[in-house]
Amino acid sequence: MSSQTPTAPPIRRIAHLDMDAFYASVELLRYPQLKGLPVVIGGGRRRVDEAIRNLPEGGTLADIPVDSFPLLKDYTGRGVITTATYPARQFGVGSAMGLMKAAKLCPQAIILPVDFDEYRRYSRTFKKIILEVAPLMEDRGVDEVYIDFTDVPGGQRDGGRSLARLLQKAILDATGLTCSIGVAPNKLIAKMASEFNKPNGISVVYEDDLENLIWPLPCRKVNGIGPKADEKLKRFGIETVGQLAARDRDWLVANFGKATGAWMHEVSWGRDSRPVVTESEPVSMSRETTFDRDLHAVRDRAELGAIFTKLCEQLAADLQRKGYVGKTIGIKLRYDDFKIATRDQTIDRFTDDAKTIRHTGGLCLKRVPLERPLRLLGVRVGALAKAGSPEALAPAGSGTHRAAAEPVATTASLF
DNA sequence: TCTGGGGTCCTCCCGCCG
DNA sequence: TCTGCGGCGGGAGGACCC
Repeated sequence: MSSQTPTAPPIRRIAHLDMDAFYASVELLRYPQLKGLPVVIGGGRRRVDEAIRNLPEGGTLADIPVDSFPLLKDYTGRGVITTATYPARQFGVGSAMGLMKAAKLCPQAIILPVDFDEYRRYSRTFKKIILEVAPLMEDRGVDEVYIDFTDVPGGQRDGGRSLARLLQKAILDATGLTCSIGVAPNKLIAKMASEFNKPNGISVVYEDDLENLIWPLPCRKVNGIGPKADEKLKRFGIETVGQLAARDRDWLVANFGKATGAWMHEVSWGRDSRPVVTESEPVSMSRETTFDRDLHAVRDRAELGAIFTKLCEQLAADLQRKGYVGKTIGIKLRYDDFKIATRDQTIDRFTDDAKTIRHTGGLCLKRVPLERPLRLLGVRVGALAKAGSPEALAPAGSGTHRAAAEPVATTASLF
């Protein structure tokens, strides 16, 4: 212990920044004429792309007449809504809703395809701006980041509010987009706080605010408590974070398991020591696709085989482009009843080769029942290593060797 | 005509090994 | 030699997130 600190150490201040209605806002920058109208984004790309392609020639995107955009009522096919503008939400349309159902609720809504490339461009821009100010930033997807304000100049002023305001302005100036920021003692609370004042808001939360601001919230607001855990908590009469905090740690462990129970106890008391992580390596990469119609392993064998090959080629290209190799190859099926089956197999050397993935994936497919119609097929490569790294170059077969599980006898020599 | 795609992490189970 | 046990890693499935 030293006795020489004349100034108090900085208090841990973590920010969570969340772009407001990100996809929809980016689309409205492109198509300002759609402002105030019900718009949904999502759906099978091909069909909507076609509709967009048929828009009149000439001028800029902003000149395209509103009445030439595709409407939800004319849309046919599968798919879900990725996001909807507020005018669309007033009709009860929302994320993850099937497009057919949405079309009944709001047939006049304009439907736009998801354009991830464009969202990623904006994503890179706003993250670059943040990094210029605060170097400790954790990427949490295309529209979200955590930022460690603790040691950033000005990061302690007003509990972080000044810095948050500065970031909001810099991002708005550069992109025309607004965001909401929560600043708190840790990531858990910061994440909740960023939702307090949406859109374009700032919320600053201190440790002392736990009881007033966090405990009244429904458990579902905790990042990590999803629909299943929430339902189970409700069955025990636990609706709010405060009610969760009132439960005994041992009781939570007994009812939710060692890790989850202990974690629930910690979060309910606002405790979270996870650092802001600036770099991470991917664990797996995958490609999957939902078919336009359900396919059958026997009747649609050729079509399925072609789709599978294409997925493997796309995945291999992804790996090569990003510079990774992997040694656990897996497949995923979704049946017409929405049940999912997965199979994995670890091979004895790292690969990013489409043929190897295709072959090993084919072996996995032989181990899965193929009687029911399928609606989705996916392929995945895990246990990744950087291409060319010592690990990736290690001699094959150095690990434990084990025979793959016996193939289930099915119709599936097809693949 | 419900219900996407791309991820991470956790749990449970099982087989292998000492 | 048999049995029990714990550690470990792989495989399967599920919950959750953006």
